[in-house]
Amino acid sequence: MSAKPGLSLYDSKRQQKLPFTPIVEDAVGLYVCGPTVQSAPHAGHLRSALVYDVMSSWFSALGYKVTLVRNVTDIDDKILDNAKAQSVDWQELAKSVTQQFFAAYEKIAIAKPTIEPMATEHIFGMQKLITMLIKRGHAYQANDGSANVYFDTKSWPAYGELTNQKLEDMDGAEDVAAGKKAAEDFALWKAAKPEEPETAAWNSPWGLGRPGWHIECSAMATEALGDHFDIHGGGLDLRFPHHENELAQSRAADLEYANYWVHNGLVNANGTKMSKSLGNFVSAEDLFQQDPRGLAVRYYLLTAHYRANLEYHDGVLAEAQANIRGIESFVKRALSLISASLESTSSYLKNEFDFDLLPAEFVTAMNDDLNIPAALAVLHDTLRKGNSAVDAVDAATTAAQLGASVMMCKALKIYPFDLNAAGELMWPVAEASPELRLRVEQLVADRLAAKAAKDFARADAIRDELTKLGVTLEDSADTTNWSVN
RNA sequence: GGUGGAGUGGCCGAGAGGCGAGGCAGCGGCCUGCAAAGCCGUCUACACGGGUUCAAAUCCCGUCUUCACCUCCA
Repeated sequence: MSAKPGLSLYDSKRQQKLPFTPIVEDAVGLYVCGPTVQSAPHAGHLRSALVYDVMSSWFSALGYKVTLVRNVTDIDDKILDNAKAQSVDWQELAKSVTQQFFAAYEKIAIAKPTIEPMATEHIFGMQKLITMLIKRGHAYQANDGSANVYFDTKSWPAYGELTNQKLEDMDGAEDVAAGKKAAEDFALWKAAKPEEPETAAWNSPWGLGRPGWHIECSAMATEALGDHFDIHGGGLDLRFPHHENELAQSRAADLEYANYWVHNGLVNANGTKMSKSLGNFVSAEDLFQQDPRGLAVRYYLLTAHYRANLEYHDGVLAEAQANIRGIESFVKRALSLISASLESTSSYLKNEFDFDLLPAEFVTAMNDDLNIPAALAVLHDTLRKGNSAVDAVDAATTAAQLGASVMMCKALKIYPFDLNAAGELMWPVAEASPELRLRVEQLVADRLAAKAAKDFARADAIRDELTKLGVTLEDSADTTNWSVN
């Protein structure tokens, strides 16, 4: 295990790529900021969750015992606002949006985290932290008699250490909320407002209210992983203020907190972060409409380095699909050469993940701050070598390249024929209806007969008919494979 | 104004002093009855101006453009 080459990660706080050294040998604790369940997931949410899914499965592949924590922020201003606007109960909204997120994650094979805390189930832990901060002189209850509690940024000289900013250099907030000492002080506890539902308020030593956003993550992360854990992740847009505040309040409460801070890039459209107002917003639903199977969505979201922004435009999923087809087609060609089938007990399908079959360049790329684009280049090289071996009828080389390809795909969870824990296809393809299937099989048989009789005009006519049915043909020496588009 | 990034071929996207990443799309060829798939070849590159160096897309200086964040966005 220790013989495996080490992983380097870019730490946003220290602003450099560093070898990863775990706190506990062979174990890694990873906390990721999950979604605020206020509205349906979009491409950016999927990418963020996916980055940490791949990161944690790569840690597993390297032999680490991984504890991945991804929270759900299910109480927040925007949830209350949106619920009010839609005249629904905020808890119902939060629940249904949470389900949309879970469904979208599942669709692209993002594994369930080890622990998935809901903010509303950790209110007491948040209050404990706030109490500690007040006791240590780093937080204060509003001086207007309200239940608001703020973090006292001036009391914490290290404030700004995560993003290398000085308070005096920042654009100050214009509105200094009532009872706040300084504009940059942020809310730890927010007093309940009369117009808000009673269910959105909890008792506290300071009065009825609810937690501020930042304190939620500090409480959930340390409850799940302890006061000191390995990695804290999240979207680039959360660096400030969210993560800065999290760090400040956690350290001020005498928690060691995270050793490494990692931030994933955003999904852009037309060079700009997607937003509803700009009309460049791509929902998860939009993506799945183009790719009901989900595999091309996953592949697409892996095509840029996790720290870089990823450009979205029409056609990106078609491109990803072309790549997926390339993988599928090699696997099929290879299996047919080495006389194994997808349904057989072929070791390439049934075997557990085998790290030793991964090419060294792939491992190097993944270990280099998770350079997935470089890792995919290794995959493509391997596919090309494998296809050449198939052309050369070289079964031994074909088998070796197939093994390597399948393992690389499995490491990234993009193997099209992979099976899930229940032994079912992880990426099922829409099945042709029995009627269509019968019809196509008859036509394919007719066409083969026509070809055998050298009646090519008839064979081509049949192919045209099949094309109209959305069927693509692939001839090999004496058989024809077909697939529905 | 501050902080952290980015500018690479038609598009996407790695790399970071010398061996042409890769993908998608083109184009030519091989294969194929013709296709498809596959393979081989190929065309477009490192924002601009200086500098360092035997050698710069990569380092240095300057310029321009651009993105994110600056108090509740993945």
